[in-house]
Amino acid sequence: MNTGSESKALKHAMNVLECFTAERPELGVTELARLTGLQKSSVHTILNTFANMGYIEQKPDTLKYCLGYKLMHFSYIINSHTGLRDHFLPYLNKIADATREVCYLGMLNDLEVLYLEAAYPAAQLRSRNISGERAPLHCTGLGKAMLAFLTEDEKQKVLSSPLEKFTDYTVTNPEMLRCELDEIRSNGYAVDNMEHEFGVRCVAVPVFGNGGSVIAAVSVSGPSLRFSQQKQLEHAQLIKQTLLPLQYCF
Amino acid sequence: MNTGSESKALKHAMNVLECFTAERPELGVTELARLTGLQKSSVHTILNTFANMGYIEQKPDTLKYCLGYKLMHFSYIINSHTGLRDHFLPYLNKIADATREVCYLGMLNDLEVLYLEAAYPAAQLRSRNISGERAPLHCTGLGKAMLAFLTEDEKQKVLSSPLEKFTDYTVTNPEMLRCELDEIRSNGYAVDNMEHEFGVRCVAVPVFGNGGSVIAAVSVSGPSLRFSQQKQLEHAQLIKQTLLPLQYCF
DNA sequence: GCCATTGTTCGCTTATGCCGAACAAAATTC
DNA sequence: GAATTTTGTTCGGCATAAGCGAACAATGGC
Repeated sequence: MNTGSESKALKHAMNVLECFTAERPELGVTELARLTGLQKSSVHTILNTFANMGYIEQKPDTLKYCLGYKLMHFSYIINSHTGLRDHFLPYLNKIADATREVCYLGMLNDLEVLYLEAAYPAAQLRSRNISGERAPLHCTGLGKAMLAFLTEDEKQKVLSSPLEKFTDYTVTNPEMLRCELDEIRSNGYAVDNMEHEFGVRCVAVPVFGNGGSVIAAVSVSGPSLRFSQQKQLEHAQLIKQTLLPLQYCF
Repeated sequence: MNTGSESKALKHAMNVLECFTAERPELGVTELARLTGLQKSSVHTILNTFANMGYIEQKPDTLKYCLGYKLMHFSYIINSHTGLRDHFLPYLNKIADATREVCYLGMLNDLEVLYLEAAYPAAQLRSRNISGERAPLHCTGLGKAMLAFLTEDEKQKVLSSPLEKFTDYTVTNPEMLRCELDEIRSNGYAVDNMEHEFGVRCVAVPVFGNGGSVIAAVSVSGPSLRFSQQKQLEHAQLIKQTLLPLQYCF
């Protein structure tokens, strides 16, 4: 990362915030002190400051802390600013209805997939929120679709970092993954064959910004049994055609 | 707010973040310095720290700063944690389809409405993202539905603060508003008659947590011409009945 | 090309953030 | 129900680093 003068206090404070995850959304002072390596009292002042501003809330019963709802407003501002999600949504819905599978929009952020929205086929009731979720590049359809079109430097950075294994199907060998990326580039779409979640297959197509670089990707995903070789090709074609008006727009 | 030891550095940093709004999503160092009252160099170190952590991004062309996508992950964690949105969504969809109007879910946060989700009738393509948006209590259906059931202290706090006028229909007189709140409590639903946006009417029903206090509200809203007195009553009844299984659950 | 405005860097000083230990308040144990 | 452990909270002191101000660099407009 870039150097330049930094605020240590702020870095510590954000490190505290980052301790909260979906799996571990409530934390106590002692726990946070252990996780961050800070002193309990330091963590306490940080939490106090955040709490007084609404960014952290303290459960009255357990005394534990959790993220405050005020943080949600930042997402709103970001979404309003870029408009990426809003522009894509009608197309996501089209794709979901046509394929009768769940359709995801993810963007590239910090060499990870950042999910922006999901669209469900008309029949299915939408279930859980996905916006803001993160996933690795190397084992998701969206991720591989984007990874294939990154610069050599970025690609190398991802491939040389440890590739976490999620299922028996996760490709953790950089050489094999590199081969697949070549294939993805020539096909124009990526397939995730239960590499992130067992039983789930996924077809993804990259989206390019007006600078020519990948900025996002759109996928459909569902039970592997519904995703035959033939279906995968059909889905890929459909996504490609549907997204045509959005290519090179952002 | 509570006192206790606070971190001035952190407060300043968050004040910088809060300068970014939906209307003003890109800001320069000088502008931020003016808005916060801090020195340019101080703002710069703050921005630098945020940028290195991914919470702020700098546009390469204009050199201006904007909120970083990494902030979106916090919303994801909050949504996953509470599950409020996910639990309500199927019911929102039901209501939207039955009324053929847009259906909103908002919660009470910091004496404001915090929008969590919107559901659109099947025919209509979903448009803009609403999650994380904020609105005042005194002039929205969702807001008034919740305001009516707050404690006297909280009610007083809202009514005694300046009630911003958005349209000719916005009620800015505390006495009149208080009367209306009494009515809302006896009816069990609130009506927003173009008080926030001209031409838009809205019917909202409060949702109570298992502690007995209001935690959220659900509304349908649409062009005023479609919202006759009769329709308003029908919509209110429908929302009430649909939400029954969710009352006193959270 | 000049001037105005912007973003960035660099010392200096003093405020303040961090630590450590003590205190208070629960939760857990026996 | 008392003792003990674990938790959240408060307080004083010291070294740090946050914030200031001015100077510098890099734009952009006139």
